[in-house]
Amino acid sequence: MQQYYSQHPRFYHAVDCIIFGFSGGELSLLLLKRKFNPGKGEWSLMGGFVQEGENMDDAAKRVLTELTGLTNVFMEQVGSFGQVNRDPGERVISTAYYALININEYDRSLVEEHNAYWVKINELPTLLFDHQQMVDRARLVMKVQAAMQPISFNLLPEHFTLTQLQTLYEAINGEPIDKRNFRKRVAEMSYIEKTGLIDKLTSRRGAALYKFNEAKYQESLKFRL
Amino acid sequence: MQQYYSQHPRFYHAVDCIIFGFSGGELSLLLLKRKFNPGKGEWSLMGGFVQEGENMDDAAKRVLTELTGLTNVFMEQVGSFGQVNRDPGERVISTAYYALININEYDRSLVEEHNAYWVKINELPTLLFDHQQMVDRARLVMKVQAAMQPISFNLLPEHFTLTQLQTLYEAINGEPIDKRNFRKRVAEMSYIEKTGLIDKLTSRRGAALYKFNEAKYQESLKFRL
DNA sequence: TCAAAAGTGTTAAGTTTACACCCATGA
DNA sequence: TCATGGGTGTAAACTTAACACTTTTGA
Repeated sequence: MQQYYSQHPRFYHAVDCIIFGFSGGELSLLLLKRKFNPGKGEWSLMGGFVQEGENMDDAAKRVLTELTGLTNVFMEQVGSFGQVNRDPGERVISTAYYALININEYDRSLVEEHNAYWVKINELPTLLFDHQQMVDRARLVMKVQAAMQPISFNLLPEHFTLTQLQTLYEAINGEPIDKRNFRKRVAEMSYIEKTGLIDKLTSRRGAALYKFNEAKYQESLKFRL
Repeated sequence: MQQYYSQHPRFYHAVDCIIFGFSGGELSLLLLKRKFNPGKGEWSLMGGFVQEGENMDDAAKRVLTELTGLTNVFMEQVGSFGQVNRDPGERVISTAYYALININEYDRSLVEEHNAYWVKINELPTLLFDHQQMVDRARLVMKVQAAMQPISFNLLPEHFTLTQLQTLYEAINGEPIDKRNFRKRVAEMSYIEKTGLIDKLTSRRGAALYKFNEAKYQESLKFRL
């Protein structure tokens, strides 16, 4: 029984985070300009190693918290990357996770310490190792999941205008949406609630602020077969 | 730099295969009644350890081949499972893959050697460790992918009748499909070709045999945006 | 001759798309 | 007063869903 395991090799296991933010009508990723080896000076995802006694999902959360100070963040597994030479230093298998955060709420000093920057998703630099593949896959998985579940709210402040929500969907899907059709659809979603508050920052007239009601969303699921 | 890695722990890394087959109008999985520890006597997925110098995807293919004798099988990653105590013997992180095979074409002696059996997907026994979770996730991922790409042909013989194809889709989606609507849709897919052959086994009248044309499918993708 | 599976079109319902103007306000 | 973003409805096009009978043939 001991034999069963010990005849096999063991590997380092990393987690890497694709951290999405949204501002100015565009999606961005929080990337590190590495201050350390391997890959010093290159751009990479925030990553870390799974520790003894630590669940892999928890490792991903820890790594995200180390960079942003945030907890209770929406995170989903993207997939694992296990090419032999993906990390030229040692054999490391890595599992990628994507995270959706509100770009206005994170610990700026931690981010600065890590030498991390927000980079627009359509202007990404060359990334270390297979991190570009991870990003590509994360974008695909996120897009598919965003089409099936209301996860995009994690990228917005608690209160948001319909124009913000629309530009977010446009950024995720990479194509424009008709304003009237979009608002018609939103109106049918009982879990997107008008708050009565008005945003006066982005227009003279002021725009109604909405919020996502998680409880109502769960309720609405019951009626969808 | 050596320090960078060596301060971290290393773990065994396994791959587990959710092997789908289709016969008698039902999906089945190829499961092992384990002849060895850990979990001797229990039902489990076919698995194995990633080896030194072996890509993780290749490990999954190797493990599938060990059990079935098949190569060039359709396989996709399902996700990785990294709970600390998922394997009570040692810390093992495992990546699940699903495979779609033609249930009539595999090496029966290898399967017998491994003490593996086809089990209908709606009659699964209790599985070892977190293998049930892996199966649940694999079914979901497979269903989503089957709705987006024509992967289901991997579960059928080269030539198949439309009734077979329909019952397969019904098995994957878990709900009945209207025969005329189904055939109308198939007729629009230029990559599902009538072969001119007739199957006389399942009906007195005989049913036209069709086949999937991969090249035509690739061609058709170009015209979809 | 009849049981069993194969094959075949039309219509209604529902969904998606396209499209243009007025409103409120602060500068 | 006007520039800016907010807000609103309808009709056509398209897609999906519902539905029942005839054909072939081996036993």
